[in-house]
Amino acid sequence: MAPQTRRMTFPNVVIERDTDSERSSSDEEEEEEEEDHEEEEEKVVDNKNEERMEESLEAKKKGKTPITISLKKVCKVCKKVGHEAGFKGATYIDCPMKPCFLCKMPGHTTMACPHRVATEHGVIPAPRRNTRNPLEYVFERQFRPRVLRIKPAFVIPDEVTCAVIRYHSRRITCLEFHPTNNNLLLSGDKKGQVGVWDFGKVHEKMVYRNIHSCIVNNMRFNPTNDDSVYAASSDGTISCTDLETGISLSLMNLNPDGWQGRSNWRMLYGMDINSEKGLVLVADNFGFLYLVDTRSNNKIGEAILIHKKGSKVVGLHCNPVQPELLLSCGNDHFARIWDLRRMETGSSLYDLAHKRVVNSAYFSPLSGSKILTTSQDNRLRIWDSIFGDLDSPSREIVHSHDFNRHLTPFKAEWDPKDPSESLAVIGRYISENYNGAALHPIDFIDISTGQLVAEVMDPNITTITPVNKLHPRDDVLASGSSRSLFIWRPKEKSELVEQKVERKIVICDRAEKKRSRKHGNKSDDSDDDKFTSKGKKLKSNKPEWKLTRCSGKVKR
DNA sequence: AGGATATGACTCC
DNA sequence: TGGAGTCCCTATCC
Repeated sequence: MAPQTRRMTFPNVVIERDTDSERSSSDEEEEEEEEDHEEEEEKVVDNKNEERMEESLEAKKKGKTPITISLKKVCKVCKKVGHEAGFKGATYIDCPMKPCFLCKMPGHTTMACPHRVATEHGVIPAPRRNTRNPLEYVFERQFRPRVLRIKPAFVIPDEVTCAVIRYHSRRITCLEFHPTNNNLLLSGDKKGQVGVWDFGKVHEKMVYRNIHSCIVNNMRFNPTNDDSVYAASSDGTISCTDLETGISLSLMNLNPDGWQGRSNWRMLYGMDINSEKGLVLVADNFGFLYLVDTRSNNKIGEAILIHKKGSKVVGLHCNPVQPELLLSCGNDHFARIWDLRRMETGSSLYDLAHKRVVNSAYFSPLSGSKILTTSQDNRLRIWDSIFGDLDSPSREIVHSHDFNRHLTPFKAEWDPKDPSESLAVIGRYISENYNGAALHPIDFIDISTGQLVAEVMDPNITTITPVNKLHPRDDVLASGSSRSLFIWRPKEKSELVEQKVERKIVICDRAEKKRSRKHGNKSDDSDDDKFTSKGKKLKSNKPEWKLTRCSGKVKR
């Protein structure tokens, strides 16, 4: 083929310029100096553009399409010209064409959202009701005494220290404090591994790698044996692991025939223990509930459809006071209250409607009489009394905890120590500009008023922290953020750990691997091969074991 | 430094 | 009902 010159084939280029006043800050600086010449230059550009337009028209006649290079600002969100969305430094600029990212209402951006500006996040107050029924009478007599009538002031430290540890190789999905050992934290991850960390003796950690083959969705300690823990996983099994020996047994396997395709693979999500009845309750991704006897480890009866068929049941919670009451929630936008003595499809006592997927639903930890739910519509919902009117929540609190498919779902968790049952903790999705850093704090919310009581953050921690749990006895908050675990405590109370962590402690698993290879043992640390959906092999993650320490602020 | 990639819910047809 | 296409602040790896 005869060679062609570029001149002959290269299409004409049309350059479009933004003519309005919106320019980036760096442009502005440069342009201020050149202001005098600007008008003149634009004329030149216009003339040139005209010439090019003529040329391009000519090219069109000849059948060549001109390439248009636009120097106008194009919004990467809505693709429209004239504005831009995205981070400007540590502040995120919203696309004005989209509804508010926080409250989801049109007409304003997240920055101007009244729920963001208010010190009290948006609250829809409880309507005054005067409908007394017999159940409510029972509640007043039996349960109300358990809840403190006068709410004590929350004691919020000014500063916290945060121990950061990283030994999971995938993102953290759940956390659980040991019921009696105050310094023991369990963590589950997306890969199926379970970590045990003694944060009192920072160097003591253990990672169990062979319990599950994928996501650990929920863990609960065995109420009759502190050393054993149950876990429900997306591999379709419930495990019971002895933390002393590391020996794990499988109570139930929903996929005994292995992989039979996506539509047949059953995954376990919600799980809770009913100690009174000696039951493990689990629910799957098809809407079914399973009951397992903890003494015989046998499944009891048939699975019961408790949520929309084919939808994921992500949360189960047994009432701490009334053992026959069960709360479930899932992807069918409902949280449901059940009587365990009468578990049949469609026999729920109440269906609590939500606008989106319900990530979690919990009874209050002491009286069991309140319900707190987290929904993907960016709202926390509170029902003040399960014996009152459950038709609508007592309060809705607007809070940014949008689900993003690459994050573990956010769940608002009660403070089990708060006698007034009004403090909850939840990570925040949306970032805030804190002295030039975009941070995602962990919010403490007074769910009786909707007030943001405290925001905990650390300039060194820039990741989102969707998994949080408050210690049942101590002033400790445990968090899971991506692959890292944090232990937050008030600054004055952390001497124990502080002295040990003056310097960064780095112990590398690779050293262990090397040693075990030298001794001829096949290391159990070796990562399983991972493949993409297209069959491409992924490189395994480098194991790390790292602990750092930093000081965080508490903003009120 | 930036592209690839893990991958869930929802809407539309 | 199911498959394709879309989606606003990810985190990590190379």
